[in-house]
Amino acid sequence: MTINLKQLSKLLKLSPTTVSRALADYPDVSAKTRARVKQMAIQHGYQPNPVARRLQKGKTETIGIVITPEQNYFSDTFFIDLLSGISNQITRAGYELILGVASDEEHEMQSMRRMVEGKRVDGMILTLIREQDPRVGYLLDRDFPFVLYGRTRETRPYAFVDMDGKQAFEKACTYLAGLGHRRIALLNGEPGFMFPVGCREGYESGLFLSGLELDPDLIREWKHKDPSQSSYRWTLELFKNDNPPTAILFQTEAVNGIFKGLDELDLQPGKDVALIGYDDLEIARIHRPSLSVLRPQAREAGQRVVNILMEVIKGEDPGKFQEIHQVEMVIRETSLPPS
Amino acid sequence: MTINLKQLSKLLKLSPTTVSRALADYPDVSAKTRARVKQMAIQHGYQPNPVARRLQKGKTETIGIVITPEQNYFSDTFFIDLLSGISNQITRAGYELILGVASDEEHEMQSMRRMVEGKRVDGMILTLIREQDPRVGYLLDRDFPFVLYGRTRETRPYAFVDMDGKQAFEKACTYLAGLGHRRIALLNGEPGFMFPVGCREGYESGLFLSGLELDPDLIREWKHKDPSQSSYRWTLELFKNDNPPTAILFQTEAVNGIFKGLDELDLQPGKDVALIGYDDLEIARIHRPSLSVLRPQAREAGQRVVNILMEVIKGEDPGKFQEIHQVEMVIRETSLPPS
DNA sequence: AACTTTTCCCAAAACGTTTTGGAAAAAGGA
DNA sequence: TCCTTTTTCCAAAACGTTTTGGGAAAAGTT
Repeated sequence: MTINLKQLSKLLKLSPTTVSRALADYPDVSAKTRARVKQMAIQHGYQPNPVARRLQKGKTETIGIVITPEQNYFSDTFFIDLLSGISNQITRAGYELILGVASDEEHEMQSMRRMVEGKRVDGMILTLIREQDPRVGYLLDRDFPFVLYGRTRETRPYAFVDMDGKQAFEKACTYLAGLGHRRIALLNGEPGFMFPVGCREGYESGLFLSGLELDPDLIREWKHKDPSQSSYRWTLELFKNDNPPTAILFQTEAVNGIFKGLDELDLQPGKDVALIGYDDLEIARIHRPSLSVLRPQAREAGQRVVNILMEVIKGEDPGKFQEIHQVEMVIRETSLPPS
Repeated sequence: MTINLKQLSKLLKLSPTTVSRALADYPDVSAKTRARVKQMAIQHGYQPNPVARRLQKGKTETIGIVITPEQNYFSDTFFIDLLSGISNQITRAGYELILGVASDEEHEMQSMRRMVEGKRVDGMILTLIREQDPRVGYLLDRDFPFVLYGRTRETRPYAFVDMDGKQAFEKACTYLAGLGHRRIALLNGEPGFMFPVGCREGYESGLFLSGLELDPDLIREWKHKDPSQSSYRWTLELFKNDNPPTAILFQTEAVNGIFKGLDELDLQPGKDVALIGYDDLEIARIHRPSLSVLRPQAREAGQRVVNILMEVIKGEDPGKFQEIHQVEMVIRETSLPPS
């Protein structure tokens, strides 16, 4: 069915060497034969066997990623967008993306070790990074190429692409304060992970810049396991406060519970309480009133992660690649001044 | 860092042949040397280079899958559970799972062709099957091993694992009828895909078995693009009917819109209207009242898909592997008799 | 003791590429 | 014309396995 290099070279009455070099655009093959070779290659649908090429080149041309269902990653389009950017860029480079699905932290590590120690990949992509993340130390220890989507607490230099959650929440906070809001609540991401740290910093910084006091009663960390219920309950509790908030910042994933809670309290989202979510999920656009959000560019970030990983694999210093991406704010219908 | 076969064999003062065969448990190496070889291999953490093995064996030891974000696949745990079953079983077989992410049908095909024609995989797994699915014809035409999760309209024999949506909806329908419901509505999956066909059949069959009339006004096909809104609107419309339903069957993904609609109509889910969803998503368990559901076993199905694919790759007749899995019904709080 | 069978091991080939290190032919320079 | 440089090609090696096809030594058989 499919032709290989030797057969193709026989057809052309050339050596396999020359054919291989012609296809790879080496200068030591004449323009004429190069053209002839390429034409014949296309005609017979020749594609070099990737396995053979990998063996010779000493590379797997493969990137690994491990995902965990527990982390409820797939709640909406955000992660699939990231994955889409990663996958497309990897394909463009002629590489492969291999996927591990781990049920918990232990299997996550195990799956990664199999890829790394089993020489199955040239580099790893890590997502949903924890504050203390053993994966990073593991990879640094054996000097294995990797790029984080996110950051962690680690002193040695490593490559990462992260969203500027701090700047995003600061922006949202000062925006709301600018509209006249004085009581702004925060429902933050799950503790243990790194990204809520930046959100919190941005929130505090935003309050400070706007001359507002920080009230611990208005802050809650969200336990991911039980999304709608806990954000729902928290919303109800929030308004038992003597001095309730007029605005809420939160992870968009929690939106259902918040809407439900507000509904129960007979508060109109947008009108009685301003809302800004982090992540532009589908529901944010669809809901009436539509939800104002902070929108990280997942696909672009995924592409950057891959491009950087390719550089690191080539031997570039990972410390050179530390990118923090801006997050844009999308004002829709839920970010009005207080009534 | 890592040792290879030649080095290991030198250490053992044996030929590479013998070491290789010892590790593969060939009978023509004595028990004593086999033990010695294995011990040394473990001691030095030897693992055969998978790329070299693949070249020699003429297999990629790799399975491909292509997912598409448009299809909103990742709305909850169902697909990730399926993927988890697939991934774990593939790992157990020592194989790799490579992932393509395609933005639409065209790229989906393109991504698959790259895997197949580029000799990057030994077999393909297909999910979210359409009624007319060009991928199936493509793979059948070139006799390439594959397994469907789902079914399609195709006369040639092929391997598949599918959920018995028909039986599931029939069961749900007769159950509701047994409780005394006489007006049962159906919000079915997106047209064009194969799985809603079975759901519809089961629904109709369930009505028939219970001696109920089919009323087209109670049936709607759900456009996936705009989930909460359209199911919300449909719910409102449904109860404008002179003779409104007392029960609804639907895809659990649409639950938010339905709850919202019922809430607006001052109808209590479970009490005033019985509800049974297809797929046991997290929200079904968490919601109060908790949602009765039909629960397909995604992880088990994923494992079966892989096991079958391995057989097909070995050369077994795909037509032998056509599995339809039962779907269990989980009765929670939303399936009471009519009030 | 001589022959046969079994046990245990190995050298060489093969998988399909790319890279290395020339070498022959053509072109340029004196 | 003779020497040097450039152009164009290729044979052989290499990547790290597994498989093939023996072959020598040990164990059985007569």
